[in-house]
Amino acid sequence: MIEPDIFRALADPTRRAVFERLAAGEMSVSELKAKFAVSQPAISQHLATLKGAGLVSERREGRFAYYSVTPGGLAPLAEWVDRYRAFWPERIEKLKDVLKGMEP
Amino acid sequence: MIEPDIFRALADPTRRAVFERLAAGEMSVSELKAKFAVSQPAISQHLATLKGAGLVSERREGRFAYYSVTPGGLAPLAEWVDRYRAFWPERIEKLKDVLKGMEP
DNA sequence: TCAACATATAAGCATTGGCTTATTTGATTC
DNA sequence: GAATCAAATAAGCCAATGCTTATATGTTGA
Repeated sequence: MIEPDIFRALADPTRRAVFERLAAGEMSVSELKAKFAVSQPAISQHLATLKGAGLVSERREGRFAYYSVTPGGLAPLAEWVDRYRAFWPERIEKLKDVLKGMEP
Repeated sequence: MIEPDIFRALADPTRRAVFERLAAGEMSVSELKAKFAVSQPAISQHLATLKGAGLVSERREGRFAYYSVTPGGLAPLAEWVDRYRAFWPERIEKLKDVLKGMEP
């Protein structure tokens, strides 16, 4: 079961911020490190955790490691949330509108 | 900002299970305690955390305290997730179907 | 081949967090 | 009004966690 790992992985603010950064586009460890006030090992450790939760993927190129958001990695979390959407019906309407806006 | 609290609150498996139980309906602390293998204080502590994150509400009646899922409490989390839905377009289709099924 | 570089891993430390037992607070009942 | 009960709070313990510095691994280019 991977779901618990997802919650845990996103619970830490720094790690969640790393994920959010990667959502803007693929990035190497050092580029990523430049954006945060923690050491390179700390970044690598966060990336390992996110990767273990299936949230990011690694693409290795020589001595560089490029990380990016794994497509669908958040799906288990989204499904969990959906299970409890019943508890805010008014939101569903809003979401429906958003989706409607996506159609051609 | 309440969002970080939500992630943290749901990260612990026991606490998340408490929330899921409450989703099935309002429950007193002792009823809740009966469902888990932890002490009454542990339950109270989890409830306090969930409440602090805006996920559950308390209704006091005499010496009993009834807890239930706060409507809309998960909305910030849902919104966060929605922000990254772009990363699995195929899921959106599935979700649209679910919502479609909800219409009369 | 060796020096510089990018990243990962190891080890240690301080803090947080979830649990327990003990106690307190407050409401009910005899 | 004393005993009982539901729940909250206090205090302390231990494991987990996020960070650091130091070191290892592997790649590139002079």
